[in-house]
Order: sequence, then structure tokens, then C-alpha cells
Amino acid sequence: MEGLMTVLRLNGFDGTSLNDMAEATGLKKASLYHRFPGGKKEIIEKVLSYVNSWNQEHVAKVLKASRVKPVERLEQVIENIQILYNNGDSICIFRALTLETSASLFGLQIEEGFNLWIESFTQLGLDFGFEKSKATKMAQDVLIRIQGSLVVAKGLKDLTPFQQTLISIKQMYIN
Amino acid sequence: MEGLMTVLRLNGFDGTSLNDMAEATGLKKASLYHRFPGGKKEIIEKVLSYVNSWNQEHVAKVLKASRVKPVERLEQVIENIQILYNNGDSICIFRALTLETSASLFGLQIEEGFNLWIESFTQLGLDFGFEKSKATKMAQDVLIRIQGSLVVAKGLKDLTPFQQTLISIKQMYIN
DNA sequence: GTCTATAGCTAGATAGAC
DNA sequence: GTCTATCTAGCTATAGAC
Repeated sequence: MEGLMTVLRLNGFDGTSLNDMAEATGLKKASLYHRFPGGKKEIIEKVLSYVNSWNQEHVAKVLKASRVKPVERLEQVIENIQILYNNGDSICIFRALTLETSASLFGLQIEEGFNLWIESFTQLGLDFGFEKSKATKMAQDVLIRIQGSLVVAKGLKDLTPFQQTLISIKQMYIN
Repeated sequence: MEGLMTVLRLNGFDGTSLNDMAEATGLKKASLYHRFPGGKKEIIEKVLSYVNSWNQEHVAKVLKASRVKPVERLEQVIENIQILYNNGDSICIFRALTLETSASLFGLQIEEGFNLWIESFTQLGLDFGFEKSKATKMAQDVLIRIQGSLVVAKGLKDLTPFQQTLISIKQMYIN
């Protein structure tokens, strides 16, 4: 799954061939078809399920841990986000899969992933003491800025936009 | 050029075939090779040059028009951005071309496009009276938020993140 | 459950008529 | 400068041995 995620983030739907996927998993093409009879589409669906489990575990669960102080939750999640995106060098798989064909195939799972982030960060905002509408707006802003900074970092070949964005997100909640 | 831009934004580098491009232009494949001997790569290079000319004309030139009041420049540019991205429904071509293969092929032109935006919005910030470092930071933030809101809008199938982002960008400079 | 071999198709690219 | 026809390579997917 990790290997599949990597090639998909690098090359997107049309740019990732079944040969690439075979190489990434160490299996041959026919073996992939044995495990995923639905072919390329099913493989990616399973990868996206894996990604959303990761989000559930390393984003949602952390942000909603009501026993932990909000500041600590935020810091933990930011650390996880840095790992997920490899300090800004790795593209978000949802971004890589939101071109025409792939968006129509996997739109529901992508929507689910984004909504999970927004929902979790909204809870964090509430626990920080912001009111509902403000907390929601902040959560959307977090998602927008992270996604945007990844695009810009890649385009400028400079990871500082991503890193500064994480800092300014922290300040959004703390100041 | 407009037609080529459209298919490229929708499908990206690997997802856009020469047949798609032929259909988008009304020419046959062989005619495309006559006009662009370098094939797919050269076609996209020319499209990106066209895009950067558009940016020069409809973003940079507008934002740097020192005779016009900064507020009016900002409003004009936001209107142009809305048209460019079709109210948030159309992906940025730079975003569609920043996967592995295409990023390495067209990285310089993409970087050029992003830098033009940042530079132009920095000038706007200066003319609004912000100091240099603040104006630069705001300009980067504008680019990040626009790109991010396009990603999120597409992922959520909801254009409001993009539209609200344009509003909040206006407020960034005016308030 | 993994593999080799291959089918059927479309990709990018070229040759050459008009 | 546009076209039809065609090349080779790679694609997704399948058949069938082990």
C-alpha cells in the first residue's frame, strides 16, 4: 500500500501504469489482478481506503482526543502532516487524483477525506474555544492552505511555503 | 490554444493524448506535428507560453498599473481570476502539470508563472502601503490560497471555498 | 497465489500523397 | 499545410501452467 501510494502521488491516475504498480509492490501484473479483480480502479480504491484510515488514525483521532490539551493535539497533528507530505516535497494523493477521469472515479473517497480533515479541525477549534462558525471557517482555511502550499512548493521547487504555512496554522489557533 | 489549454487542465500530461489535442484544435495529428515538430512536449510548452502571456496581460499588467488606484486594480484582477478559473470549476493548468513527469519537463515555465503572480501581488501590496516583507508574504499567501481553494473546491465538488477565498483576499488588502 | 505469455487496443510519432 | 495510412511501443486485461 505504501509503495502504491507513492507511485500514485508521483504520477497520478493516467501516469501510473500497472507495470509501475507491479514494480511498486514486487508482484507481477497478473498477481495484482488476482488480488484486485477490478483492476486499476479497484487498486486505487483500496489505496484511498488505506489513506483514509491513515487520516482517521493520525489526523481525526489525534485532533478529537478530548483528554489531551488542544495545543498538544495540534502539535502532534502538525508533526504527522509533516511526515505525510514529506516536509512539503510529496504531493497529496487527493490532489494527484482530482483530474477529470480520476475525479469521477474516486470523487466520493476524496470528498470523504477532505471532509474528515475539516470536521476534525473544526472540533479542534471548538476545543480551543472558538465558536462553531469560526471554527469551521478556520478548519476550511487549514485545508486550503495546506493544499495550496503543497502546490506552490512544488511549482517553485521550494519547500518553505509549506513549512511556513504549518507555522502560521499553529499561530492561527494559539494567538 | 484555448482548446488545448482546456483539455490539458482537465486531463493533465499523461491523460491528454494527441488525439484529444487534435480534436481540441480541429486539426489531425499529423498537422499538429507539422506545426509542432517537437510533438507533445512542444505543444505544451507553447500552451504554457500562451498562459504566461495571459498572466502577463491580465494579472501582472493590471496589478502594476501605477496610474490606477490599488483598490481598482485588485478588483479588476479578481474579476480576471474568476474568469480564468471559471468561478472555481476549472483547475489551474500549472497544478495539472506538476506531477512527476510533467513537472520535470515544464518546471521552468511553471515556476515563471508562479513567480509572476507573487511579484505582481507584491507590487500591489507595496502600493497599498504595506512594507516590503509584509507585501511579499501577502502575495505568497494569495497564491497559496487560490491554488488551495481550487484543490478543495474540486475535491468537495463545491465552488464556495474558491469564491470565499477571493472575497477574503480582497479583505486582506482593504481592511 | 504466483507466474509467463499473449490478446486487443491505443499511445506517440512518421511517411508520403495531395 | 493538411491529410490518410501506418509503425512500434506501451497500455489494460486475460488465459492458463504450476
